[in-house]
Amino acid sequence: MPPDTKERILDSAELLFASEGVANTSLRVLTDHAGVNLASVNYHFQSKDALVQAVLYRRLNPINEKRIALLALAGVDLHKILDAFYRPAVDAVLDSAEQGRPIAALVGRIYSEPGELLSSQVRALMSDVFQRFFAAFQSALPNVPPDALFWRMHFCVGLMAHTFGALHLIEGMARGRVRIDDREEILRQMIAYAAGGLKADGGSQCASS
Amino acid sequence: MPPDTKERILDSAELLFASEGVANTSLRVLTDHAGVNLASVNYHFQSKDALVQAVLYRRLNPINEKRIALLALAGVDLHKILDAFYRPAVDAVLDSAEQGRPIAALVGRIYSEPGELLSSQVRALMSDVFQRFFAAFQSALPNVPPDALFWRMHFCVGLMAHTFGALHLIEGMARGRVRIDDREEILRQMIAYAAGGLKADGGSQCASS
DNA sequence: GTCTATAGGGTGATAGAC
DNA sequence: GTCTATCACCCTATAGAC
Repeated sequence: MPPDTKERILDSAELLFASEGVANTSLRVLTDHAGVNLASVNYHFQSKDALVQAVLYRRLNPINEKRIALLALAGVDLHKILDAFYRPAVDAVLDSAEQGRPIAALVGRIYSEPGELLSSQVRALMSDVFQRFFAAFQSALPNVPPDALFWRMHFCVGLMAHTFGALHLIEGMARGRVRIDDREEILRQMIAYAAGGLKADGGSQCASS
Repeated sequence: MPPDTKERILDSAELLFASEGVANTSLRVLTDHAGVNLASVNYHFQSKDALVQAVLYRRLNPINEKRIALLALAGVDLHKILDAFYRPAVDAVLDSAEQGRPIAALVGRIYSEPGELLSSQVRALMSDVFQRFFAAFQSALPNVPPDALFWRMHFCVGLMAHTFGALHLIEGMARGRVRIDDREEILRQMIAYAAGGLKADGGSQCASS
């Protein structure tokens, strides 16, 4: 009844890549942690690099598919569009934390890790998701110029990536002020802030000292 | 008049850590790039780890000191407070890019890199900066509850970190739509979005599907 | 499919001559 | 302060027995 070798490798890789980083995780430590033989990584996957891509594919593709499914139900309601974007990711991250295998840091780092971390398959779906949400935001916010909207969508991605990637840091600074395991609360905070940012006026000049 | 050995090591380390990542940069490649001897790293710094901290200290402390100086002039004007927070970082990142030694990715990753990347010295100043800006935002936004403000400040940090950490990715997706070398434009976009997010109403319930 | 053994090479750190 | 040489160890990937 324990999962098979291939899945155990994926599980351990996910955990260690998240906590130690990809480059700091050797295949020896990884296979020891998984309780499998060192050579099995190269048998089931071709290389460490391919393993990394398999780990990310398994996590990110379901998230992005759920985003597309939820977006189809959101209409032009800005909060629902944002919910469709954030909820699948927050669910995946907090579910994994509850199961003792936190992936927050891994998900938070996918945009900024050096090297070609993502397979073309994952990249293609992420690009598709970006295009769909861009169109949805345009419909919901017809007064925001496309160039400003492009920046703002990246800011929406960024606040989420940072929330996941620096979750331990945020938790440390909170000192009980906020709960990082309350997903509805986190979603409310992210959505409220992102909606305010997306709707903001002033993509031209103004401000600065 | 080339800079001395210690500085050349710092310069090369900064460049390679940014482009390849800390864990992927070996001291051999680093010292070859700097044109110095391998052993000089352990002479001038004690270890690779201490070198990492020295690299970050040199860049981050001036940024944080400028933030404090600008904040003192901002009063309770939200846009000026945000300008005080973002401008020193955007300046440092874009200056370095113009000089052919881009540090954006390095700065963008400091919050999410695994391991204890930052020295206690840098941590202390960053914590101080966070407290000061938190107080300033509270004065400028008396109606935002402290718990919501705590999240929102992290979102403000996150959109900046992601903008730097994923700058090459953003540039790739832009396809000429936006310019990533126009610092006043980037600052305008970041400040407008962050101001909208910070001011948003709805830290309680509402929204979601 | 799973194992052992090992090839072939890279790593951070240091001793000791200059 | 700077060099060479080297220690002691870790790494990914693979060949070949079972």
